[in-house]
Amino acid sequence: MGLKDKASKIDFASLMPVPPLNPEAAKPKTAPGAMMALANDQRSELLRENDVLRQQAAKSVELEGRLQSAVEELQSWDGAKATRLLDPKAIKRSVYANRHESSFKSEGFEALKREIKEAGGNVQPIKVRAVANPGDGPQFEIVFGHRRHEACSQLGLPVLAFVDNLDDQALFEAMERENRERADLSAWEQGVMYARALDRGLYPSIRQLASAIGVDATNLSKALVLARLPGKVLDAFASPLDLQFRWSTAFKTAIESDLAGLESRAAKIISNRSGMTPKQIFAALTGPQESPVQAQAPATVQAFEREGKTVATMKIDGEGRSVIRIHVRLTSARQRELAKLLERFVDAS
DNA sequence: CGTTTGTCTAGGTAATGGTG
DNA sequence: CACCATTACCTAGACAAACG
Repeated sequence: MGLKDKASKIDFASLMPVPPLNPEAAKPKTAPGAMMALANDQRSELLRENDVLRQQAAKSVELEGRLQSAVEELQSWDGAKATRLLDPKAIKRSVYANRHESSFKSEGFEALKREIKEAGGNVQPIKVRAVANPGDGPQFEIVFGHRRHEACSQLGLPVLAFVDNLDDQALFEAMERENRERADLSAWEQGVMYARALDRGLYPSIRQLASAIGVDATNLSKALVLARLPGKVLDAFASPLDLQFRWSTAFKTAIESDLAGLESRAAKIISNRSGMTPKQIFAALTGPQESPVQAQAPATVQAFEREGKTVATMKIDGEGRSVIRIHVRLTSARQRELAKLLERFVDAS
């Protein structure tokens, strides 16, 4: 059972100590539609801030499971902080940013961008912290919301943001929490994020990092292997987002035993990977020991017709397994006949 | 401590068996 | 045949135990 499963059982509504100020605000807090409706109503500026703050507090509960302290947090936050509209240019990406470039090219990102465009800005605020010595560079650094920031930036819209005051470790944890909650970070992206935190000495060990953020050390270790893969190997894939946790051991062995071979196989794939699935690329890189993928012939289907009607089909998949389907009703005598036929057939093979 | 190995499970997909 | 609901099967990631 993962964290998310536990979290999903929490009834957030019951955690809200402040009664909603109007019926509209009583609608689900997370439904984009409800949020959007509020956001579009200029008079509800204050309501929206409250809503957003409550939601924020509820999120910290969700992940930490600290129900009591969250309620306190909630009360201390109520009305204490507000969101601000900031110029995207005044904000820089975090040093711990984990988003790969292709995250900003995906279908999902385009959808987010459209949504923000229609709403005239990001309804769900991002979180930033003030930069210590800005000079004439950006004044803020993103804690989370890199995609929303990028979308607003591309659209030339101001970004709705919380400004918070966090040290490096808190920044990292807030960011990690937000990302994991959405569960759309790939294994490799997670690895990159964890590697940065470790390289910068935020945590003394993988295990301590894992327990600080409530993640399994096993998977963290696997993600790190993926993140530290040689560039050439990464390039063999259409996107590093395709990398999977379970491949880490095979990659590690390959690196230790035959790095040169691995890289030359990677180079070969880079020059021609058309039509290869990520899984096939992985198999080609690490050799035949994992999932022997021989050139998979596509399934063939043969139809048997009588008087223009399909009476039977025979389908044979890439591995030679077959499905024979007879579309007409068989008398019991014919059924026995077929059974005998099959009996003889399997005996012979 | 980092990592390996193996098991378990949720979620997705394909196959199957009815039905109109 | 197309369509739908059910079932079987597979996969990725979460977890536990254990190794060096």
